[in-house]
Amino acid sequence: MANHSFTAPSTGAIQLWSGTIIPTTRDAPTDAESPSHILLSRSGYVRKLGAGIYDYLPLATRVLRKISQIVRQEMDAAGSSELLLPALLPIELYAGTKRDLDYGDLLFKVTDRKQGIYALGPTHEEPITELAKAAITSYKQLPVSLYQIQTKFRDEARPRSGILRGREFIMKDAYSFHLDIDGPGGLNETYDKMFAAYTSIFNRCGLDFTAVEAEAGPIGGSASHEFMVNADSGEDTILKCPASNYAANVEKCEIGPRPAPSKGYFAGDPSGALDEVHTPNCPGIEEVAKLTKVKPQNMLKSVLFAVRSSPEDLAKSGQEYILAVVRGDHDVNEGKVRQAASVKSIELADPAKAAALGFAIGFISPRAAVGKKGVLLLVDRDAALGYDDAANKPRFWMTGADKKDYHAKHFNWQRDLGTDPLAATPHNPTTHPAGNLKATNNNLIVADVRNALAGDPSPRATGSTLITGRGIEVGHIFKLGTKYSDAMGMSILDDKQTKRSVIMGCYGIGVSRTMAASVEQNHDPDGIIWPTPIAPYHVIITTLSPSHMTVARDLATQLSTLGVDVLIDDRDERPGVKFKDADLIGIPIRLTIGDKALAEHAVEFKPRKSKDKPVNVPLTQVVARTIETLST
RNA sequence: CGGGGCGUAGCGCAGCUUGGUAGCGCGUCUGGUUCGGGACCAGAAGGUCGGAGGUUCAAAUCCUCUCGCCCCGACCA
Repeated sequence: MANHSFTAPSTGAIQLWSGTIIPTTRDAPTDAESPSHILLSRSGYVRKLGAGIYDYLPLATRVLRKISQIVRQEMDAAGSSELLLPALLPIELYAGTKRDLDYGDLLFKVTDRKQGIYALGPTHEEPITELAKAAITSYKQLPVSLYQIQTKFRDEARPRSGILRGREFIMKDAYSFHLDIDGPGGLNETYDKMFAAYTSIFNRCGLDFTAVEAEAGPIGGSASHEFMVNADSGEDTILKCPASNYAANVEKCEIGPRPAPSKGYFAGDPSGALDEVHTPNCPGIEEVAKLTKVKPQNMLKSVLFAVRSSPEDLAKSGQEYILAVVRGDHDVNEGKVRQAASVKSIELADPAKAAALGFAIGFISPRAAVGKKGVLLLVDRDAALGYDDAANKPRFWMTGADKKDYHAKHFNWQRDLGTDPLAATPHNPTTHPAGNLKATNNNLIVADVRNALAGDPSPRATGSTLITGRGIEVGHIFKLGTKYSDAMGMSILDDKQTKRSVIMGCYGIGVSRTMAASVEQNHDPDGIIWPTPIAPYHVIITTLSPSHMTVARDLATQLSTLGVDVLIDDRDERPGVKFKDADLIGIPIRLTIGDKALAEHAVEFKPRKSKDKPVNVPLTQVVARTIETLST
């Protein structure tokens, strides 16, 4: 009889192992390196079909469905409605945004029989905007938020780490449309709701994660957050302040106020005469360090960027190149360079063009910027020193000699940079240690332009220092602004009958990546350990003899009625094989039915994550015990 | 795209240097003995050696081209 009640209790699944395919293996394919790839392959969840292309077998499909259901519930609760857009997109759709070019080879393209070119959607800003243009005709319909869960395609240069970075993957993407940024119905309101929804999604998935600030969008402020599953094997480095809630990725992480040098920036006597050293074939800091035995922290790293700007911008700023200088053991942060220089877009300078201007790439010193029009010298605080306060003596620097295959020792900012542009620099800027220092002729700026490191001062809590961790990005929320609506002509009349560009936000979750990230975070040498909410089954009943099937079925039925998903290992295998496989596939609770326990009218009870020996639980209590354990 | 490496049975690998009728372990199938942490014995099935061309009496092996795959880097939500 069909149950027409809207409140029908959900019934758990009962699956016989013998009735599905769970091809576990002792050895993982040679390709597999990361824990998630090895374990998901060995335990029969996924199988590789091509580079970055995977079959999702029944167990994986159940996990993906569970993650998707949690995502759906939270997205729905946040007021977003689900739709489904095509994955196959006519290339003409990108005419307005030029993203087919920006994406470049990352965009999968296919040709139809009429030689028409199509893209396989990597994300769906264009089609959703196209749809919204047609469907949203009045400001009274705003705000609105839409999402879908769908297979996405990216022609990755190098797919890797199994499911973590495939060419085909499952993603939830959501888009919101607004008339305003602030206030009721504004972008910020939805963004905050999405932040809360994401927090609750990953909490409900049972994952340990960190929400980090990411590269700011066109609107500025903290316009973007990434949700990172904490895992040592993660590809991304994140920085956290233990004293405040601040967390950010390397690209974004600010550095708190660093103590200003006692004598002022650049000030200090030379540590010796400027000596040239022959350093053949040593363009990099490490090679030079090896050859000369000078530590990287005593070197200056000079990186030349070309400013990508329109002719109008160029006329205004006059900047064509930026020479960024950081300590040899530090890394230049492009975003910070852009920000400090107040330019929108930069790229590493073309070596040939740079050489024509007199920059010997690999052997550049700050002196190379002196006297050159249109070149901004941008020096990191830790590099702009003339005196070593800790050692109480002049600061020793090694730098390039501005000619191929030579470096120079005893570089001194005041002596060797000359009066231009240094003379125009305030020498005692200690009053604003966090602000940027700008030379009056605009040719030199001292600022924070390097990547943050563990141990750097926190930007949010005085006295606290940053710590680092590794993470896997599983979610990203972003304030898009009017980028797509402008490019595709989506505007709308407001209540004052003024034409307004629609403001958008976009919000993504890597569903298949979340599955893999969970394995990266939760496994042991025996196999996967699923968090209960996303486990393919909650309970595995391991029978040690065919005669135990009656008890197994009875238990499974009781559990199923209470909403528990049960897998019964009914195979005619030796116990050892069954135990190994149960551990491998990572079901949260194993109930073993064997003669020993059965003699006491009991079954063995063992949570997967527990290191303890299994305990006997009476048949009459085991259901309650299971529910209790699953609920905590 | 640069550098390195690998394609031999479902999975893991040997054989290639020095050409001569393709092998091992795991898994699978049959029979038997076993049965609480990946059992044992006996037997069996399963491979156009990634593909194409070339050299040779003879090619998994040597040569050329090609396709696929992995790792490091560049790039990347």
